[in-house]
Amino acid sequence: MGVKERRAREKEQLRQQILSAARELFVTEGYENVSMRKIAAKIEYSPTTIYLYFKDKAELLDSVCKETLLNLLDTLERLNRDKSDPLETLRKSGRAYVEFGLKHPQEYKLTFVVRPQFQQGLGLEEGSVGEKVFNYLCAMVFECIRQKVFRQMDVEMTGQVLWAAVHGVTLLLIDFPDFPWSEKDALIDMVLQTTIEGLKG
Amino acid sequence: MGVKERRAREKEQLRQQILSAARELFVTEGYENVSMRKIAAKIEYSPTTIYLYFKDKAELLDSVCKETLLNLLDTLERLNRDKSDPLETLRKSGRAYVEFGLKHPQEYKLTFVVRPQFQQGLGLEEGSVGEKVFNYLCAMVFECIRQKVFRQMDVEMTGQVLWAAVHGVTLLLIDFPDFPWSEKDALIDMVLQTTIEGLKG
DNA sequence: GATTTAACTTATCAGTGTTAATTATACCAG
DNA sequence: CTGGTATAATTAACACTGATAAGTTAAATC
Repeated sequence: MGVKERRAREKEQLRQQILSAARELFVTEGYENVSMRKIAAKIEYSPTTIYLYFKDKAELLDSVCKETLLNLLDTLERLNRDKSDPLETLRKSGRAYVEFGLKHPQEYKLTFVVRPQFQQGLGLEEGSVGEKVFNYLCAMVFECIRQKVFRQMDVEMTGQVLWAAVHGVTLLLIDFPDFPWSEKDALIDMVLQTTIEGLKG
Repeated sequence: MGVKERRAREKEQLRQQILSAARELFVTEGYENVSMRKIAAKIEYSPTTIYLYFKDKAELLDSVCKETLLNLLDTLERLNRDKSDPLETLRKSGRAYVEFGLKHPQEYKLTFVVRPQFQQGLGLEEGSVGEKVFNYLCAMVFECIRQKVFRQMDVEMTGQVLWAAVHGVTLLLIDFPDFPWSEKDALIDMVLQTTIEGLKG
């Protein structure tokens, strides 16, 4: 019964082909400027074939974003966490988050800006990869509190404060590249430093 | 020679009519889902008439955003600033900023998210209203430093840190309404409190 | 070898931003 | 009041868009 499996494999392969063509185009041209026809041309299939694999353009975006979130989560989890210095770990994670956004600005915007615009606020629902990213942040906050580097406070809310900080600076730097920002690295450091300082016990 | 003036007045009137129809539709339906034809239908003119008043759809968005920024600036400037308590003034301004965003979520997104997507990063150029909003923030930071409530530091960079914080929390709350945020007011307060605490001398 | 099933394409629809050509309107000089 | 002119607004059209239904081809099963 290897036939069905082979067919399934082939199907999955085309699915991936569509997906990576879509991401490449979304990133280089912007979601708005990419048509189903362009994606189809890139993989040399007819436009309607895509609809056999994805419900519509939004679902295509959805899948691309899911991959991005997986990448982000992976980037964060790869950081060698030093349990004995939770503050430094948190700082490094914050930096990694922002740098991920700046390294893949289009993907970051697709995930955290474009997607919620086209599907009302999805991407962080229970069990989602987005939620896992947030939980990762919270885990580090928890560790800082446990070791009394941070004062006693609501872990979730603190995670949200941190998230707001890194999300804010990331988007500003991406969206307004011509604004006379202070030196980029110094700014990111200051955002993290300020937030961390403000959370200390 | 009152004819020319009247004609100019009428022209300006129609321009405003187009603009307010556009904003209303942008806000209720979202920029993407509003067509020039819909705007035209709303004001009962032919679609192409709009092009006599605005170069294209992006310029229409541009003008709507400029108005939004003026509103935001006005909202901030109306706050009665208490020179003797620059910290409280700063906190109040921060709150006002976030609340403006939450009160007009679509307008906020149009201005700070959609526009930079359709025109690369415009809106904060020299002399723009956007820049004035940022300068307003900086002026308050400067006052806090001058009165030695904040430690000595780069005013611009500090302003950017503050902006990142309020921008971040505003967008998160708007874009992911279904996420289990902590109580909204408490979260905003904590963002402001944390940032301010982190900047103190 | 016939039949079922899956994969893919063609043709088409209603709607998009935008431009060029055209018509209608309001003004002014004689 | 008339004829001409400038300006405002419209009609028609173009090259696209996302999406669907119907049709076609190729492969696998019996």
